[in-house]
Amino acid sequence: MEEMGQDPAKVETAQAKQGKPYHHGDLRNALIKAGQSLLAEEGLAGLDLRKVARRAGVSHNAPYRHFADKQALLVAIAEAGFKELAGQIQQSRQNPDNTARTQLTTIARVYVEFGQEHPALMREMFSGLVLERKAYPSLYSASKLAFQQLLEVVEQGQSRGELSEGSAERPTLVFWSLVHGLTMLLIENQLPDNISNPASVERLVEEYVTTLLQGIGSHRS
Amino acid sequence: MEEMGQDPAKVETAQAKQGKPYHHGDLRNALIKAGQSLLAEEGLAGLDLRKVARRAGVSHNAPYRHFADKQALLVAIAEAGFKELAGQIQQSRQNPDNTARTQLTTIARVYVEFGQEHPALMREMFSGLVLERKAYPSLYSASKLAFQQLLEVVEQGQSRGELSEGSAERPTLVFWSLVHGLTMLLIENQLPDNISNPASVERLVEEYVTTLLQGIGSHRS
DNA sequence: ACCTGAACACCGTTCAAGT
DNA sequence: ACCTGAACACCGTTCAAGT
Repeated sequence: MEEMGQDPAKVETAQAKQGKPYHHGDLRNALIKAGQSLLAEEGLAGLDLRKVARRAGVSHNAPYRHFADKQALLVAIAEAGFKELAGQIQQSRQNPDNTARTQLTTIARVYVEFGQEHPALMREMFSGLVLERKAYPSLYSASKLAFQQLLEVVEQGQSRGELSEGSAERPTLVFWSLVHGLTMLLIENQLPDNISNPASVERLVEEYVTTLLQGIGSHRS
Repeated sequence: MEEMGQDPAKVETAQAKQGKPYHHGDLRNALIKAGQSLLAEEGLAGLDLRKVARRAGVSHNAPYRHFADKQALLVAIAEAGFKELAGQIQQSRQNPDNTARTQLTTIARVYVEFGQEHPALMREMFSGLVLERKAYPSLYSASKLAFQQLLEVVEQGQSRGELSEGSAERPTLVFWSLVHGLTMLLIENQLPDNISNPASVERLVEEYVTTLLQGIGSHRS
């Protein structure tokens, strides 16, 4: 989101002394950042390689030193997205004393907000790129980071007796599907108009979790 | 899915006598079909207008007689997809005597299977096109057909006492989000490997509905 | 090692003609 | 009314050079 104009002074990072490709500072990361901002501003269709290179201040050809093709750049952007999403989820779990209900609600809110803040990125992350598992193993593993977070929350809730016993995988998948579906439908403006505003979304998330808990709750409360 | 080669005899449909644009038979529909098959075979990236025209047997320029631009063709394809999905859901509801549980399970299976059979189309339908509501009002209304079906099932279940009382909208949204999220995650191969095969998907759908029903069920059984 | 300019095939779109 | 061929700007990718 910061301006990307001419950087007057040459950047002298510590990395520049470590044999990694530099010359431009760190072109690989500069290209990823340029791609992210283009994606946010113009959507997936507006993200073309030559424009990315232009924005990064290099010739339309320089990206091929760092990415085999356009898809490889898209993969790098998606991978960064998965990591960012998982990181935000992790940050939201700072307080382990919270109840499972609170933790699930917080995670759902974080997930939905991430989608609403980066709709084009979110679509790109789930646009079929991950299907090429073998070609992009690090993308594949990054795409599983969020699920891991959810799994831990559910397991913790189970061990505390707040969630019903049994395999943690299935309730986690149900929760993930629910939150992912809500996020995507919100991004696409598919939900009725009366839940478009932020306050309603907040309320909606709470209602979703309540409904879900009555399903996976231990029925003890 | 049928072959699209040279059609030796000129088609003489009843429509051809009704003043609609023909000359080619029905170019507009031919273009939509060609686009659908291209989308299925090569994905969204492989769907370019010139290739669509080639496959329909006309010059690269002919499509502009029927669609303002490429996006308009994409919109038509997405709209057909929404209608097809809603139609399949409707067909699956033929037997109104089924319990709410059975109906919801069936709908979920139909939705998931539609996604698995047409993954690229499904992604295209939810790729942000609907956001241009005012430009494409018929796409917008088609995108709401499925929700309408779900709403009816939930309302029916409520009136029979099989689902808990209250506003039908919220439980319907929860159900839709759940099924939509499951479908998209399955398409993206984001779920653990042990549920990739069809039999497991079938079981998974049933488990999802069970979990959800314990949330929106009337707690009488 | 990294970057550049020219070049190629191809796409979306427009325009002046053709029937 | 509908279709065509030529043309334009632009993109992804490759290649031969430059430092």
